[in-house]
Amino acid sequence: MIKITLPDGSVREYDSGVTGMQVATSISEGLARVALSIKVNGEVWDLSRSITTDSEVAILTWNDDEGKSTFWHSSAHLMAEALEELYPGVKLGIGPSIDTGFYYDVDFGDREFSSDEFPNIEKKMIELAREKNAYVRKDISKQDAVDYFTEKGDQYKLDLLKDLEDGTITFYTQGNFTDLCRGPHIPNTGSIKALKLMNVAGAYWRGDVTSKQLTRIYGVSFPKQKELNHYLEILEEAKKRDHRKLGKEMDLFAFSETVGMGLPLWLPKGTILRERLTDFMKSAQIKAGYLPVITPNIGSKALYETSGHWAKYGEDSFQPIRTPNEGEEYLLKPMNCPHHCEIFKSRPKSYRDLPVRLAEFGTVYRYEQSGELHGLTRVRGFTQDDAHIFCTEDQVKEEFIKVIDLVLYVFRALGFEEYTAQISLRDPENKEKYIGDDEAWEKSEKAIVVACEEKGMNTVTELGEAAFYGPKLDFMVKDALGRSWQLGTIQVDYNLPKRFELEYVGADNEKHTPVMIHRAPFGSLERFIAVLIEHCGGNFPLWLAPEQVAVLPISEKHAEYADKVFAALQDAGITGFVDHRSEKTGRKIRDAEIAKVPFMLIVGEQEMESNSVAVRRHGEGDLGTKGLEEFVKYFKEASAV
RNA sequence: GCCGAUGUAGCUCAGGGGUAGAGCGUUUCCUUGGUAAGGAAGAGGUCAGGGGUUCAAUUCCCCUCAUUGGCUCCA
Repeated sequence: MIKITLPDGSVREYDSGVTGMQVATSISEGLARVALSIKVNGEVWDLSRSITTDSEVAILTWNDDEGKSTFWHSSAHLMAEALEELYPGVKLGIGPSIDTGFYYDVDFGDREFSSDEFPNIEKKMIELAREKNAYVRKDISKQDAVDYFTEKGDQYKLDLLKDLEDGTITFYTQGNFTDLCRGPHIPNTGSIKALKLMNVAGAYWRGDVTSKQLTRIYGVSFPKQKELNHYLEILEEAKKRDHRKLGKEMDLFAFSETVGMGLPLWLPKGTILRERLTDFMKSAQIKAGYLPVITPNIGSKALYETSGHWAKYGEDSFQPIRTPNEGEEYLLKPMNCPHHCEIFKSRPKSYRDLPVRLAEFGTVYRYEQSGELHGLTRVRGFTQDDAHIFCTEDQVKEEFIKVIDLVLYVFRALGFEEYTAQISLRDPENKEKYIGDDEAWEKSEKAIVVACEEKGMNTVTELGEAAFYGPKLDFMVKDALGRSWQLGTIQVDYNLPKRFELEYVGADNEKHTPVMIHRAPFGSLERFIAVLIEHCGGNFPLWLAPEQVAVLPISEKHAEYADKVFAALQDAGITGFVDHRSEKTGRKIRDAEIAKVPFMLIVGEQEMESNSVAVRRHGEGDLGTKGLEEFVKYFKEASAV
């Protein structure tokens, strides 16, 4: 007998060799019906595998992320089976599950493949799913595996096999399809009830630019048709909220081929929004003890040679510009930190001066690959809400925690309630990718870990994600549709201060090197605004809306009064417009609603007589009549941050 | 940068080997109206750019550019 501990802590006894499915069935028939895989001592297994030792287990269903990935991974196999039937001779790369769905990388040889063929493949997949074929696991020797794929002529699987050790290799078979696979899989294809192929793209074999590009087919699948429909609805909603679409519709920003790709033009309304955000950040930073600075948009190449940016990114950057006579080389600044280091150096510092917190909305230019540009989220010129904190080693933790507080304050103020924090550390296997010695790195990494612990933050740690000069804490927020976006970042840096020979005089009258903290709560304004637009679907918080109020006179007779009302609003710092068109009130209301203007003030005969406005709130409707002053007061309360 | 798709009026899109259409917007006129579209008339396009095939190309083919879905990259 073995002891099986369930997630609720209860312990049950089973015969050794019991399968996950038997455990599930013993708990309840219902659970067994929806069980997809089982977690055994932290490892996800097939439900058909025998458990032979005392174990902690959890039955995984569609409600578990790991259950979903099992389901999608099995769906990838199903797609591969369909592809082999429909396109004999097709060669298969890898086919994993991803955050939402799965893909398979395939080599169609000389055949052209287009998404027009999706319906056929989907049909075949559903047909195969209905056969309810079991996914059968089989241990296989390396030699047998190599023989199998040699005969099949699949060089990609053979390539994968090279890196696998004999004795750890497994095959999975469902129906007529056998694949090299670690597993696990769902019991049979029957639970895949609804699926859709999403798109097709090129993908390098093993992510290597120099190797062959395969065709990657993305799909998603569900145990119920209803869930597929729901998923498609969310995609529709995301399309509606796409910041590129809303940015155009709402006249926030534009791009021009003539200006250049990836170089956003901020239109008046977008500029108002953006300036409100920077004003908000500026006042938060003043309260937090930051000092404003401004630095030029170019800097001598030597500056970036010192920082290490030129060596690391020079080749992939906009190339230097030269002075016409002397031929001196300057770079469009890709980072603000070197400039800030020079500001720190502009006057000797005492430990009493620290921490020094220098803040700048610094515009930087980076040569992003053309295929990588995307709306406002990936551009070639953007503005960071950048700041650098120079402090003593003793102050690092406290300063770091203050920055975390600031970042979280900002997120909350803008309606991002959910976030995750990622600690990005150096890849210990590839130290040559980074500058600085081990000691500096260890200190930096420790500072971040300790600060996060002290704040009780929920974090995930990723190796190899650090910046080349130091580890980072990155903030990922979840938007209204549940999508994750990387925004703010905080970085601890022992390296640049050394490279720039920064120093301060300590209490011991000796010279010391300060520590630097890089931080940007928004990250880039462009990216942040893109995320904000999609988060609120263009319905900005009142204090950010570029046009807060539309004054709608009922007829020409009320035009003058409307102007008077608008002037009073402007005096109170409220933005908006008067709709003087000779349209009916219904039409003016409709247009203001579509333009997502938060408040509509309808003014006619009655309002004129009583110096009042009829208030309508976007998306809510008529709020009744208020005196003009009363409305201003009401607005102020409603728009407080 | 690489693989695929797309590019027609300001916007959203239809069309198709014989030099173009709709809706919305815009302009003018009529209308002066109370909580989501009042009416009429007009303007607006070298069909992304270049080359080729053809009697004829916006339509078919090739190249370039841009946009876009991914890959790779992201200080």
